[in-house]
Amino acid sequence: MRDLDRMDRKILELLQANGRMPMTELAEKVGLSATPCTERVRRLEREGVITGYHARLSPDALDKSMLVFVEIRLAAMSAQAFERVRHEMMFVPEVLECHLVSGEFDYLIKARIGQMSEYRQLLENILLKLPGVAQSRSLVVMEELKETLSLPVAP
Amino acid sequence: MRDLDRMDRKILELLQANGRMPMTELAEKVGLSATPCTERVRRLEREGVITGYHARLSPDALDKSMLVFVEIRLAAMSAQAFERVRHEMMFVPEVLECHLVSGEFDYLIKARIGQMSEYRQLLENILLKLPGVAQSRSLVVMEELKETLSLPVAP
DNA sequence: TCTGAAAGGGTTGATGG
DNA sequence: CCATCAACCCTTTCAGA
Repeated sequence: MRDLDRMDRKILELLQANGRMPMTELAEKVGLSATPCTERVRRLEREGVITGYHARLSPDALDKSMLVFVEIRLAAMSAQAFERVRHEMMFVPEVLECHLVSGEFDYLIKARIGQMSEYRQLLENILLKLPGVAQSRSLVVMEELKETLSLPVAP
Repeated sequence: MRDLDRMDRKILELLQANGRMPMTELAEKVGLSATPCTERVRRLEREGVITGYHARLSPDALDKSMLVFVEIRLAAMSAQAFERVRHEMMFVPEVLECHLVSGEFDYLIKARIGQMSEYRQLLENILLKLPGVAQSRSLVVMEELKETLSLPVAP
């Protein structure tokens, strides 16, 4: 994986902010003609710097306006338990994130649901599918101040 | 904001998975011709169902491979404190998320940094900028099993 | 690695079903 | 609310620097 020069970073910054920007416009903004600009983008995709392009949707419009974090501690961690968690959480669409974390709990899960009445069902979906949940703790988000996947690109 | 029919949902699902899909391909996949398909996309954008398109970048490639969550409790919550948190967190690029949450702490912050040695600097960036932090607790992510903003689109 | 030009394909808007 | 078609723009490829 080669180093990213200033132009690569400008390209990444622009595409991160507008993933559908035409290559001609992108080229103009970074000060290249279309051909080498497109070639750079293809290279960044090939090398895994750009991992995809995604439309961002409004949670409210899709009736998923409630955001909760759930911390989970398992009774016993093992390679099997670990794989089970990965596999199960991958296929619960309401679960947006799942991380193995340090501290008092083992996993931190982020999920979106429509309303409080679906919360019990979510917990069942999570807790019952996982191997031996010893303890859980939930944080309900009362206001979302910032939520992005955009990374700082500066050198 | 009108209701989303089956075709709208199919469009959302496809654009959420591939934000750069050409309108002709999208039209073919949903079973429309290009014109009405494009018009639907424009309407979904106009109505705020689609809020943007973004390239997703690799944290490793940008030297932000470490993920941490920080919980913060303020000494005193007030309208001013609330605005201050929103304003400050908006402009720390390493902070990807910041939510006002229920429970023992007031805020849950998600941030990406390059390595452990930058952690102290991040905490300073966060804690010193916020008004009267009474307590904080950090979770270090040891493995990321899932991380997405993609929402379930099913009716 | 870049520019520039040409060919192919996607997008857009008018028209009509 | 949809399909068709033509004009325009974008993308892609290739020759040349």
